[in-house]
Amino acid sequence: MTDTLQRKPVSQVANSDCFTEESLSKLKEIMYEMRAEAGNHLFWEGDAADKLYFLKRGQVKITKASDEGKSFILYVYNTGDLFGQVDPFQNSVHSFNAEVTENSIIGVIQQKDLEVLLWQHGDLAVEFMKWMGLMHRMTQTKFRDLMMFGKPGALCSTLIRLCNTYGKNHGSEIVITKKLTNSELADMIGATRESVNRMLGDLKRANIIAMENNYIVVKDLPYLRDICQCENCPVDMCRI
Amino acid sequence: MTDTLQRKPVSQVANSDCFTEESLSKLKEIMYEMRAEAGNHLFWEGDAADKLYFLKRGQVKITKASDEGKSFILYVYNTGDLFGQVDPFQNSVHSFNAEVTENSIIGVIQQKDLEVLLWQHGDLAVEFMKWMGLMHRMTQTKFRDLMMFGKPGALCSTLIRLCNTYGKNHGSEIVITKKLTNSELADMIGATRESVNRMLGDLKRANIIAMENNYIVVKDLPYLRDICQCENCPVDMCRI
DNA sequence: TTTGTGATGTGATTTTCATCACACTTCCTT
DNA sequence: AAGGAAGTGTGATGAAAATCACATCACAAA
Repeated sequence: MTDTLQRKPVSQVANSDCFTEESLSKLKEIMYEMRAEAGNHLFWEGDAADKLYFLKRGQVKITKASDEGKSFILYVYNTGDLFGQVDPFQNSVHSFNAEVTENSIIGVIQQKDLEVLLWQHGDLAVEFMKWMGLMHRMTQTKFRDLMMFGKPGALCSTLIRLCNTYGKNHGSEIVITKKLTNSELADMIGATRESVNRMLGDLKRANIIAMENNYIVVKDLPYLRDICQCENCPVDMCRI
Repeated sequence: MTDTLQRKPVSQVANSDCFTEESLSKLKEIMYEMRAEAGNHLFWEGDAADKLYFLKRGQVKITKASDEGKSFILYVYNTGDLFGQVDPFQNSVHSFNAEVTENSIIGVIQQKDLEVLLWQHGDLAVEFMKWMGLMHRMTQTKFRDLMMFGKPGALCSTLIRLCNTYGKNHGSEIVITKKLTNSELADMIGATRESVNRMLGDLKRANIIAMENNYIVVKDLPYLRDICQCENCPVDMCRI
């Protein structure tokens, strides 16, 4: 019932949790490992989209840049997350950029290999379908949150998602164990740094959040949930 | 190369085109048919999400209502489209409403039956995965278009998507063969009716679009594409 | 210690968009 | 033919958010 009980320890949360041990190890068998340094790009818009990526360790952001130089952060993936495009086009290309933001170890899966595996293993195919469905719903609910409740709603939704992804409970407070700049938050919600700064200031003054050595601490989650009409989706879905 | 060559005849475009004849008929075998009248709802937010729907004939809108009574139209599905939620939760519920907007004939697929089918038929599983990937990308690109380019960009993107979904070429012009009210367009882009009305007025005055007995006619597609930094995605992806 | 760099905080101003109010049109219906 | 409902068009006004312009702060590197 309460939000705090629902939250898993932060170390466990990853979207590859959708898979059983066996399925995950089948996937791991067809991966080849690569390392990528912070600052590099895994792929750019327009690159061929024929691979999946399993983030064994590190962080990758999926972004989109506009002509005017603005950047929009669509997803932030962390250790244990699986991501990438699968679609029915022969010469499919990426619509987004994948920016490596921490030194990472990545398992790469070729779409062709994945297809063979799914073709062979019905149980994996079913799990895979559910994983895809979950990722799609995550996108849809984020879309809704960022479109429907103004910039304050978008920010509150994002803070909640950050709690679900990086949150550690300290009594009734939740520490977002990940340093974030105002600019990063702005790019996640399609706002400016200045707007985010002012909104965070408002939330601090109203004692909804606080800063503890540069980490955001959420003191009043129900308030955040109220602003973006949060419906208490499963935490695995309500993520960054 | 040109946009007009890329567009298929409107009668052919449906997201179930992802499937081969055989796969589609396998899916059809596990459907049961139902009829739904315009104005009814296929499902509401909070209803159990354990079915897929194949729209044999008619139209269904996926919407979200805010507390203040505003409505946001996430998708509009038409004859030949397949839709619904698949996810890994045991008691999964819908986050959106499905509103039947034309009298429809719908094939309903139980998730359990689908799972068995995917488990048995590897080729179907692979096609299904690609269909899911396509739908997800459609959501992502729409998300980007509605977030990054202001309300005019959102409108232009939506007009392009409407061309790809309902467009008929008349020489260099494209007739959107579907009547749309300003309010509907507003709900598709998260704007007000008045804003849409003014923006459409601007586009008419600039000779970008025109009205022909209440249908929108696009006279200058490149202009629309420029406003929302359109990248000429596959038409199957760039839809409403 | 100084200097440079990236980040934060904040006022003033402008732009974008929503809201409110109302006239007008179209078309359906009884 | 009259009335009503739904839709369109448009001005005036206000609120939300972006933009611009600096001041300040934190911290790492020289």
